[in-house]
Amino acid sequence: MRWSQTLLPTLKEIPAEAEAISHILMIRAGLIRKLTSGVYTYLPFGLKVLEKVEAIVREEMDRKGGQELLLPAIQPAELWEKSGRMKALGRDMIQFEDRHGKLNVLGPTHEEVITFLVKNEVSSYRQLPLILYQIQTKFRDEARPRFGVIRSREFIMKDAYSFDRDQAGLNESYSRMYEAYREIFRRCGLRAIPVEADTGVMGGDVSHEFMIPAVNGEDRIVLCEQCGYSVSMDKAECLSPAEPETTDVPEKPLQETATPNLRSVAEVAGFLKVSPSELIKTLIYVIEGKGAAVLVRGDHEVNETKLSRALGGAEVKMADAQTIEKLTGGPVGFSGPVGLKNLKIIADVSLKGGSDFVSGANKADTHLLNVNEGRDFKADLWADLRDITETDACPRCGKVLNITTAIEIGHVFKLGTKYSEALDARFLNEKGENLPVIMGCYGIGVTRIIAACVEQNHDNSGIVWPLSLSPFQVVVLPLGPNPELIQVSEEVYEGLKNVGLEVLLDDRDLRAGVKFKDADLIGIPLQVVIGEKGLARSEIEIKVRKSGAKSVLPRAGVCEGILQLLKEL
RNA sequence: CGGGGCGUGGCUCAGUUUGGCUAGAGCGCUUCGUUCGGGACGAAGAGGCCGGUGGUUCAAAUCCACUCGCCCCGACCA
Repeated sequence: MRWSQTLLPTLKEIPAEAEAISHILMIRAGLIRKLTSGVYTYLPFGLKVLEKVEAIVREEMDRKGGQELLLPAIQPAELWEKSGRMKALGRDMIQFEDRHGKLNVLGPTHEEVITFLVKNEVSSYRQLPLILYQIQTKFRDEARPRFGVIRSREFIMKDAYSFDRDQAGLNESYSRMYEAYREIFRRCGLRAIPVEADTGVMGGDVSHEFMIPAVNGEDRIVLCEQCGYSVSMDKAECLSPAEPETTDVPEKPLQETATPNLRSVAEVAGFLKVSPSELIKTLIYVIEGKGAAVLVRGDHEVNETKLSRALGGAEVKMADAQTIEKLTGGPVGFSGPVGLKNLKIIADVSLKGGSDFVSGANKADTHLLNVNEGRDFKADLWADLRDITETDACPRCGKVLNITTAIEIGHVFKLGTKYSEALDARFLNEKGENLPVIMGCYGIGVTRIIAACVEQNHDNSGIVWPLSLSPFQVVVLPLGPNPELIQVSEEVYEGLKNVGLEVLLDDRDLRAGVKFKDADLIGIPLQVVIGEKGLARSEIEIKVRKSGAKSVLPRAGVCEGILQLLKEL
């Protein structure tokens, strides 16, 4: 392809709208342009990369026995009513009424639609197992689109669904997809870490996320370098402290103390000269419409996913200031577990390890000293409710943990029968029993892979594509208007195309510096530099984008030399 | 949805505090010339009713009200 005839608008300056490095570079390198918040156009080069990713995904899915199909983006809302997810996902779905007044949604995901299909088309165990997948645009009206293509409202996803007769079959399908995912990400040049994950609104019991460590990640993952334990924050087990040896009745009496205008843990701990870990942080929640007090140590944070799970998946929401005052009798910042009426008390297990805590008194400007569970209040439920921290020990091997931010690029779930039961997708087994199909679902954020790849593969000059995703394998840079040089560049360009390479010729009438900067920015792995200096010696210079390493090839054997260099990349 | 910030040629920004002639710069773009190995130089151009609406005023990019859009932090998140 000739640069002069391509829509590849590179930018010198950092666009004001972008913050994340991948977002900045994708705009600067002419891959994407924003239409409106969270909605992007893919320019020709962006599309080329997208197609590379899709090709890899298709190959690996097909290799594992997946069959590609294409499901509709428009879906009747009633299907979502049946699965029970209309409420859970309602506000994230783009909804519209058609001319008949029927409510539809633009698909944010496709469990409902595929289950509907399978319900109608599959009725015998002989048709199972089945893995179906598609690559398609998804629509999610995100509360806050962010980081360009990393969190957008319209994006391309590969979603696969497995259908099995029994749990063993599901396990087999799941591990196949798991393996396919590892291979896909490896081929995309990504270091992806599989972590045990929460299943969220998808449902099911087992789930893994594939995470790319990145500064602009929105998720946090927990890694143990000793034993390899890797898990999402929402799923990381915090070890319970040892129960105190003695169960003596605490002796120090409960005591009120004035803490004027001191609300936060840091303020109170500082004022009373105690460590934050000696405080009980009391957060008032509304759980399924009822008030509850959630207790964690002052130096810990509540993890709402864990909280919800401890309550059997209940909807949990922090109470607002007014509600807190109504439920506890005290203002925000002075809540405590002592003397609460009609509030369920849910306590984090780490509180079992201490005694004589400080807590709010449910009264303005007042805290309590020497608070003890059992004597001063009674917890209705003990559970692991908090975020794990780097000071916690690995729950598997007891060694040091690492917490890092990451981008989620894939997620696999063992769904079980959640959707097949709700939508009545059943089959007859060999004994004539009528059973719900056992399902799994497997998603890859195809467009997100591109951003994650840039996030992981760039330097100060621009993008550094892995060969597998690069829009072109080679870029040819003629330096200057010398006719002989142009002639040679054309020959090299044609020669490289003839040996089957994807090559970009920078035939623009621009100075060398501009071409070098642009070539570095767009990140094609090999640069072929054709200048008068080298030509005088019948040599052509090659630069490897990633390492910056330069080498020369004899003019006569450039194509072979370049093929060789590409193999070594 | 809560908090903060920003909207001025295609891009990055100045000008707004303290209203005042014809609204600026750099980059990019067009034409001509000189140049040509890491974002060249000179000359001549094109391109903006300053996000929108309403108001205050002799006079509004600038002040006021409303509104739309975008970004960041948080909440939420498959």
